[in-house]
Amino acid sequence: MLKDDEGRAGGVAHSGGVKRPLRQPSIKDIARLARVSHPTVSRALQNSPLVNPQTAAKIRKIADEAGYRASAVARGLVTRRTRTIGLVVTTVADPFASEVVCGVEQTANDHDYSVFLADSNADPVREKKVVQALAERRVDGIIVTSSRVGALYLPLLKEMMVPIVLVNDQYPGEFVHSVMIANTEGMRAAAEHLIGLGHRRIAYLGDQLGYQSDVERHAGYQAALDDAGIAAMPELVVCGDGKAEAAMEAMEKLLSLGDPPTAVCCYNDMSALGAMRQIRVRGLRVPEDISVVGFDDLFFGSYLQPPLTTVRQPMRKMGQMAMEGLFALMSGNESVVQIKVDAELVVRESTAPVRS
Amino acid sequence: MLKDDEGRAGGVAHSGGVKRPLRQPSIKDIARLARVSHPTVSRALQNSPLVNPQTAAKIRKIADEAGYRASAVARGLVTRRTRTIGLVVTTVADPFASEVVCGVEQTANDHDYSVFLADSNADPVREKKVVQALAERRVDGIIVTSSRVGALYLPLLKEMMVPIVLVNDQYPGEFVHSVMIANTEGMRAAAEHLIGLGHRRIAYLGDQLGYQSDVERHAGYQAALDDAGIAAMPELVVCGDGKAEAAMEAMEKLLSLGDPPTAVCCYNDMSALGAMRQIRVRGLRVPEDISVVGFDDLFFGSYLQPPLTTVRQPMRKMGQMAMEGLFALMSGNESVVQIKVDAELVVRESTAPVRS
DNA sequence: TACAGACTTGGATTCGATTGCACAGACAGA
DNA sequence: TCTGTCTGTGCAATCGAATCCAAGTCTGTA
Repeated sequence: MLKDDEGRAGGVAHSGGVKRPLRQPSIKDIARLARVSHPTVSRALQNSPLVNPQTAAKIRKIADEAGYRASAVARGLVTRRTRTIGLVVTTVADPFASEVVCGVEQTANDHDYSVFLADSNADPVREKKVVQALAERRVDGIIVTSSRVGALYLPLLKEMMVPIVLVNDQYPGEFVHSVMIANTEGMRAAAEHLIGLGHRRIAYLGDQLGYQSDVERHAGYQAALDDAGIAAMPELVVCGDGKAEAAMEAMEKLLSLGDPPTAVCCYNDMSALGAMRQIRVRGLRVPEDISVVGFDDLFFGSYLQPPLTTVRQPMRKMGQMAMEGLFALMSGNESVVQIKVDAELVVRESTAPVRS
Repeated sequence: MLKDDEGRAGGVAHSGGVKRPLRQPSIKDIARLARVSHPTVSRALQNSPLVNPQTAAKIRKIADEAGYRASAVARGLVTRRTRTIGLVVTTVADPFASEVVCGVEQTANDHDYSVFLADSNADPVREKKVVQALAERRVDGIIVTSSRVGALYLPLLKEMMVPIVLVNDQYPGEFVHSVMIANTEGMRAAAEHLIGLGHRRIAYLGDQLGYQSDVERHAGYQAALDDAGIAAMPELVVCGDGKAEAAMEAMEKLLSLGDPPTAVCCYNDMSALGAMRQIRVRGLRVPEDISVVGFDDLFFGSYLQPPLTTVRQPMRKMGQMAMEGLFALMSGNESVVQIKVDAELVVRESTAPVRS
């Protein structure tokens, strides 16, 4: 142990000239300064009623002056709780993910939890590494957003013995705890909106096949068409990958059809962004020639030309809900977190009555 | 200590029925299973040459089967290195920030570091809380992006005795380690581009007054005008806040002028987004009536109608550079990290020759 | 005066790893 | 056979906090 001649904690931090490894003051340094034992310091800083109020005040003052910050590392070791969670996303660069991250982070912060952000980049190898790292960090819980490779590491997650909440899980199958948007109902509302505007040739520009939310959104689209008695048109269903670039290509396929659609339901706003661009590139106009709806309601939607009609997901709120659910689970509450969030159609100007 | 009758690590994790607090296997559990001491297990898993290769192989096999993951918490306590960094952003929901976060996170991950994401929300109170939390977590280093309240907590940061790298610091003044975009040169190139297209009445739609990058970008704009011998037009310089909404209002001011500008240099792409929207709302066209340039080159720029001419910041790369600089500092390298990144003008279709 | 009980405080242990040091056994050279 | 080096391995201490338990002080009452 560092035996300072005087034991001043300030000396520990800023000792002039002495070339010993610097370190932040520990609880023992504070104890020495306050002429009490470490347990007493510990209790004083936890506002324990067991310690004399005057002693506590004095200790707190000294700790404050010394710039003492209790080590969460040491505390975590003994309490077996790190007040830390892991947040796994496929990529933070995606606006949907970053909104969720924002909600999670703020809520965690409000409860004095810290968040380990782990970006899997949709790469299975990295994803596995990332989850192992979280296990080693001894996080108290995990939130996974838009997991696309869930099956790969779910066994790993179980091994960690910490609760896990999924947000908009993409892995087809059951998972215990989750916060999901009402994909089917949301996209159905979007399609019904288009039908109400007189559209009949309505396309669906989806995500890669097999992802849960794509399956559900497509189902909502299909249900609306069925209800309206519109026959299925397989050539109007195309795939993208949830990003703008792929959506341009997919949109091009639709526009090359002999009888192109008069409206498009896009899997998400990023796809809608690409779709609208491609429509422009082909010299057509939104919504005069083709109506477009998105899904998510990302920040840029209302600033596009024309402003995008879309289905709103309360992304930040969903992050908050996931975090709150995780708190419940972490505090030993055994009940299941199964939240389905309502999606809301936001009509702007990218949709219009079909032209006669 | 948990004394399992048999000591099987599997029993620790999945002991059927026994209602003792479950925990992940510890190094002692593995030691018991392998019939060696814990130090030997520790060395074996670190691939230390001190341990017999056969013993090491056996230990690794057993540890693997038991799903053992060394506690980074315990390791951090003794090694005084957590292999953890803090990443402070004003908000992850901002596309610029999330790109930087992405770059930082990936680079950190490649070196087996984990990232604590801390969202200050540009709120001083929260910001302080966030930094204190990082101090308690004993992070090995910190990266702060677009710090707007830097002055408030810089003293706090110094107290932590860990290296700090700022990305695009907004606090006017010197800071030791930083990665900055070439604000002045970048915006100057943008303005020169407009001047080259024949524009003379060029507006500057800035950020809130006093932020470093706004000051510098404005300086670049001004320098270009000066060089071209264009007299200063104070009425053409307006303020936003870096977001689309405020930019709409600022743009409205410009459009209400008796003699509105024929081109606008926007502080960033978000502002450009708002500016373009407002131009449309007023029934004008980009670029026929007014040319618009942005700054950042966010993902949506090339999908706008028209695609946005802007100044590119290699955001992800900047995050990577910040992280690499931090690695150098954390490994005791005392040299100063002072990186200035080149900005590149990307000409798309939101700028055109001034109409005659 | 003595003693129960409330209030404070300190000693010792613990969490799960790393690491300096001691030591046992193998084996070679004298 | 003895000594000495070289390998492996284990013991014990340590990191910084939390917490159980014991012990001390003080007050009030019998």
